[in-house]
Amino acid sequence: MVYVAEVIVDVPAMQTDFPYTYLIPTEFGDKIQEGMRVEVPFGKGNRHVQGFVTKINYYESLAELAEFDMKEIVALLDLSPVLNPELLSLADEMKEKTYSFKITCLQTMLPSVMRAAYQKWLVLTDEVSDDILYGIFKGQDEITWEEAIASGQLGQLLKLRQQNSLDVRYEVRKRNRSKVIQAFRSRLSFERAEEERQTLRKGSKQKEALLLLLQKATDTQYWTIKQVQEEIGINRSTVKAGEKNGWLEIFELEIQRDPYAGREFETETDKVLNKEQQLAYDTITESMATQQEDVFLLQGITGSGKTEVYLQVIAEALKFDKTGIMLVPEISLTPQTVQRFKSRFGDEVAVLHSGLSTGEKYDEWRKIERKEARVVVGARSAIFAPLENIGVIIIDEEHETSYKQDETPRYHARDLAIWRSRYHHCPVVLGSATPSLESRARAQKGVYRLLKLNQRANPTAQLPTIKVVDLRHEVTHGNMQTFSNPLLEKIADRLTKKEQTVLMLNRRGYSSFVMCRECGFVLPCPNCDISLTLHMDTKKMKCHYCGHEEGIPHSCQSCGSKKIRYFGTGTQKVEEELQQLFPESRILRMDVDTTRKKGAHERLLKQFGAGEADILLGTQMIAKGLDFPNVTLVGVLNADTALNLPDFRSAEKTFQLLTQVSGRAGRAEKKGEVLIQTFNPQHYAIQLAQGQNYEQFYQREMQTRYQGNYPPFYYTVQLTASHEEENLAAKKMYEIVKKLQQVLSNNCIILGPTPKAVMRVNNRYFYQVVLKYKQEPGLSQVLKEILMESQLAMRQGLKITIDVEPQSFV
DNA sequence: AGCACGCCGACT
DNA sequence: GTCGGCGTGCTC
Repeated sequence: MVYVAEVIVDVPAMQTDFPYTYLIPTEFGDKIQEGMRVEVPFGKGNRHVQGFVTKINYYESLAELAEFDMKEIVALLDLSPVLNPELLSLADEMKEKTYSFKITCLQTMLPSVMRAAYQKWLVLTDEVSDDILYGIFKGQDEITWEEAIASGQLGQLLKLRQQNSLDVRYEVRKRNRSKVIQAFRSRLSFERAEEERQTLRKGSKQKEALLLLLQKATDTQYWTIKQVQEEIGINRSTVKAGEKNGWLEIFELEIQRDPYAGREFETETDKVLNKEQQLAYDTITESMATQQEDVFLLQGITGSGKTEVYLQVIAEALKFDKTGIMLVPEISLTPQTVQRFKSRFGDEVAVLHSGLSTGEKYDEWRKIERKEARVVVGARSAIFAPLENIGVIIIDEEHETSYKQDETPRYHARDLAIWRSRYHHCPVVLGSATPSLESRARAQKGVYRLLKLNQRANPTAQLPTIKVVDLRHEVTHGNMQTFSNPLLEKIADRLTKKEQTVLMLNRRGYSSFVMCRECGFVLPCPNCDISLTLHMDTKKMKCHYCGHEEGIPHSCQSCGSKKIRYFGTGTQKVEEELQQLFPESRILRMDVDTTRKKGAHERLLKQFGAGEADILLGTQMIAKGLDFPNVTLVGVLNADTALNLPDFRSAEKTFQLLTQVSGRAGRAEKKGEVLIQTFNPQHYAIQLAQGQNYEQFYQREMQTRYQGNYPPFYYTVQLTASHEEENLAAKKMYEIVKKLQQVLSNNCIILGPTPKAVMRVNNRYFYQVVLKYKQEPGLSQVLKEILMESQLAMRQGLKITIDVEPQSFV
């Protein structure tokens, strides 16, 4: 019998995007399983790469299959499969839908620590001159490839290689190390320990203590070395000596890095559901009990208690001995959210989000794999949680764009959730106060089942009043500042009443920059067609596209004038202004700069919740999930910056943001007030947000989409080509359009090619084409062909990307 | 991706 | 005549 494995190798390229067949050495025969990672030789030389076993086959004899020479698998990288059959098959779906490589999909499903690290070594195999041995190899018999390059002696080394004095060694390293600590257990019987103790020299206090410890041990008892060192004062060396004498056995203990260790979670019990919540709960759990693959759209106004429904539905799944996934947008994965889940489900919850260190993420992932956690809460990538027997998948804030990954593979968590629900015959719940037009339209058509929550869960809380301030009016009255008079009055009022204020600065489509007052020159990025953003905290000018940094200019690069104006209502600037206006007030600023450090987000919110500040000033991130009873005023400083973006979703995004931030006011008995400052008070997104009227917004926006032939009436695909030379990128895009036109029907709308809004990024020029279509059977095939051809174009430095249902067109 | 093979210009 | 440039093709 000959066993072979089909392996997807870690070489992300079109030409290698299929399984390669490797012989399974007999020593691995009983251990290897589908879904494990292996190390395999690939290509010329001693190159080794990581691969995923996707299939194991066997044949009666080698003659049956060998029309080529097969190589053997070198090593197993896992003890048990890291991907189960479901996830392996999900990878196929992803590859197909996102036009990406299978290997990329497989890697994406795992925590980043499990991606292989490769190390190339140069190994001396013969005597060499002292010059080389000490000069380049520093007396060692091997150096890394990086060190070889740094030595600047590659020519010399190449010669050695030809003389066979040098070998190249490749190493595939696993980076996923569980955190282990050393522990030991006794190997002595009571009597043997007693005997050993008699032989000890006088004064061997530590050894005696150790023997006494071992003597009274039960069979399964063990201690960690650290523990005995701290508690009893037995040194590491004493324990080691004990091991040598055969008293004890040292072993490694896998420990969990629990990011929430040492924190108390109050146990929380189910709240009583109101009629609407109960109906939603009943409908969803009924679907779960009968193993329907329904997709529910749970449309509930802010404060209607969607989360309570989620929690109880998951609890029900657990009762059926099933598991549950809940996806939350990254920014609302706050400690408050985590706390709520932990207090309800205790240790059964695994949390996956970017705030965790890579090690912590790996441990949470292992917890799920070992089936210690049956509930997973996390951001987008938590949709790959290796849970089995899923009872329900919930996506909260369903409309959030962060559910779509903006790099390859460009998958949408919602689509994958639906795919997994079909595999497990379980329902999906999409929840939002302001559903995406796509989802709401599907619910309208009956593709999804619509559930509505129109009442606030806490009926004593009154709805906030929402006012719109016309900034055009304010400007003509000579008020050029960030704050309109009405807003200033309200803030002052709250300060005297000792109530809290939340101010939001809409950063989307907006950034602070420096401009010359004499000639109007704005400092651009040398690599991109965009102005540099002013960062006061680091005192640097920074490009948000390529990361370029330089100092803040003191004179104009163009005309030499020293009159530089620091433009911008970046949050820092607003904070300064605010402090000047209200010198006595305590202000907390929350933006990317102040929340970069681990735990900073949590700390700021805690401070604000404890009443240590009067005003919380922040960007979009404050729009979600905050629930502070003493907040009675919410101000939106610039509601409309996003409205001017050339994106058909700009109205939708603005409406969603305003609705969400309005929900931050008046969470308790005190009545809340919301003030929206805008230059477009007549815009329907703002008007309808003021009226908190989602339904009307939906109707109105659907009309706009219908007229513009946009989603949800049309599907969209965006193709992008980039090159260092502008005309080459443009030329390629024209070729692609030509090819598309030959295949696609007349009903397909092709927009472009056009240069992207920011045409040059990192010294590359970007051109795009957007396709809008209803039904194009030939599309998938032609896109694959384009991708195939683009593989060759790569050599000329041309990059092509395909984005199915892009979230942003800018 | 990374490596070897192979076919054309500036050097011993 | 050779060393070495990088275009092209292949990897079980």
